Amino acid sequence: MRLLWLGVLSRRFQHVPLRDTCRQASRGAKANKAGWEEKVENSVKWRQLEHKGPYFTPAYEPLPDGVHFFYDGKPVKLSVAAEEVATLYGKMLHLECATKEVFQRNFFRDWRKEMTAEERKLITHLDKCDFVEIHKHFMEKTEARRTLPREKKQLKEEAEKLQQEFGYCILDGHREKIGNFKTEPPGLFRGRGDHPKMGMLKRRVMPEDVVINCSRDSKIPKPPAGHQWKEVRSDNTVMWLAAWMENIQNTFKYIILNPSSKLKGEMDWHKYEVARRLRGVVNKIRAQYQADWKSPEMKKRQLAVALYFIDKLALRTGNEKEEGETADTVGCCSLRVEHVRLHGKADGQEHVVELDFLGKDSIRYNNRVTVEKLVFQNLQHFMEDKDPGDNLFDALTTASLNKHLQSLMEGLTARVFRTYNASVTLQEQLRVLTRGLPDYPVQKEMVESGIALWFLPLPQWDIVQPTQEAEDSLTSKVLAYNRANRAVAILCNHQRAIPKTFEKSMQKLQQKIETKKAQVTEAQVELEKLKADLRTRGGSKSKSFLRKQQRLLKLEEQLARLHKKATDKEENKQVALGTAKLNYLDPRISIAWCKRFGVPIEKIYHKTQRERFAWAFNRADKDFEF
DNA sequence: TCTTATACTTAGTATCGGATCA
DNA sequence: TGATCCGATACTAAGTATAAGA
Repeated sequence: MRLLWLGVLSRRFQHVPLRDTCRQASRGAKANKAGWEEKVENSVKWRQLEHKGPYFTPAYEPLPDGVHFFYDGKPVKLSVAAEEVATLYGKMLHLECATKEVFQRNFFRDWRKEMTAEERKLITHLDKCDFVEIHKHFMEKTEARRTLPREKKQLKEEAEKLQQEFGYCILDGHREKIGNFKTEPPGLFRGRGDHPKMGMLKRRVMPEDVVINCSRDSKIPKPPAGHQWKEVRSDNTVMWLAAWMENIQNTFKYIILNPSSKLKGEMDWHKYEVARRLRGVVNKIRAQYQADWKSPEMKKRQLAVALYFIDKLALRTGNEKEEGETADTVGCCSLRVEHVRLHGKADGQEHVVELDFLGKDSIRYNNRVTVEKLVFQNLQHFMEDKDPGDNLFDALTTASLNKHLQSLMEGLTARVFRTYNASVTLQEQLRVLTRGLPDYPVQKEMVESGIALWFLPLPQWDIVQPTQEAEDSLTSKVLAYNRANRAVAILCNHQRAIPKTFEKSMQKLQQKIETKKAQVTEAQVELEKLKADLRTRGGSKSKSFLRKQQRLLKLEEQLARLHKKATDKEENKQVALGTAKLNYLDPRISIAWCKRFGVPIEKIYHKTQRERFAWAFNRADKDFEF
């Protein structure tokens, strides 16, 4: 045992990459000679790390007696391995991806590899397979989990137990939450868009696949009984706790910390600080790339136009991808001629560029923008004598682009522009959209909402219900915030599928509006009658008159609120706000805005978001400027 | 200089679960 | 009180960036 550990420990300190332990070991030694010790010292992420290792999904549990797989109309008892893969498919019958031909072909090919020779001989056509009973069985199981109180409670308790046992680690003396403490269970790969590998079998991760990263002097996690880790190492320059290679694309999967952790928070903070530094030099950079549009060097001009797109349109960099391995998607540097259309004149504007391509996650980017004449002419030139499938920026790579950016500002890369422009847009939009709204002090609002800001050591407030006026003003402010957030989401092209229930719920809301309108009209008529009465009878306003008047006011306010809700819903149906909020918007902008306008932070960030942005709360007063 | 490996951020969707409604 | 709705969360795919090797 001692010998074994000596072996493990000696390997652990060589900074050995995961893919090829032996080959890379010499690489590590070489790096050591070249001052690796020093490098490690400079890029330390932690001093102490202790955890229990990942949780592994339990082994497959065969189908109960009454549930069958059918082939060609007859029930067939499959071997355990083949049955497990069949259930993976059966569970997905209701999903759109399972109807795609590529998915089915890949699944069937990988499934057959798991079959016995006999099964392979029998099961030759997917269209003769019937998974309906399997599907029904799992749907019923899910339904039971969702609805039966006893099952629900049991599952919740089990999940909590797992969370407590595997979900935390000790990092530099602090107990930190782990983001994903479970290895991914086996499943059928669900690539997005037209992914050539969709439906392939993602195999079960075994302890023998997993590399553990923890402190040398910590309690080393124990592998499940009868198993061994692939390797145990102690690399404090990385932040992952465990890693393994998945079999579909041969890439690594990592067990990492939750975003609420101090380490993640610090990295997030650093990201926004780099983006803030860009503010100081962005004008200079813009002036330079504009000057470079006239450069005699093709490479320089391509770089200048690409950077202009990245800056103006918030395009992603667009790294090169291996053909046939993933869906055909592009970013700025990988744009092809077929993705660009030039219109000398369109929509009453000159020099219009139309971009139409599939970006990350195969989300379509389709935009028409007016550009400067020089950009337009350059694009014409870049497209000359090229086929539709040729690269637009053929003299440019993401590496050369980033190298250029590094020379302009330390730490500057293409994606910093996205962060910078997103955060600046939020700040400016908030300024424009909240202008003119009634303002009232933070303390009062906090008392009225009955919610103390969690991050301040506040005394217990007496809970007072917000007044109608305060509520309305708050509704308007939150709507304004969502609009600012939406402006960024649109800039970054963050889309979502229109919710399946959208039409139905919108109809309901419209119906509510109609009903409310009718109530308003009715109240108006009643009040008019009373007014007429008052005019003929004279005298002072009766109690009943005042009541009716107040009721009308209340109904009108309710109607206005419903209208706002409908507007917000409609504007939001295809836009995903969360991505920008979590990844691009410096939380200090939102916090400062909340403080300035007396909006309880809970209206903007829910619990987990507040935990994620804990680092920002004491770093932003109401005057914070990005 | 190009390619590959690695590790991290960014992303959309299915499902969960609490709030609201009938 | 059960059904429905909708925001929050879990999950994991798909990007970016860069160090190091060929």
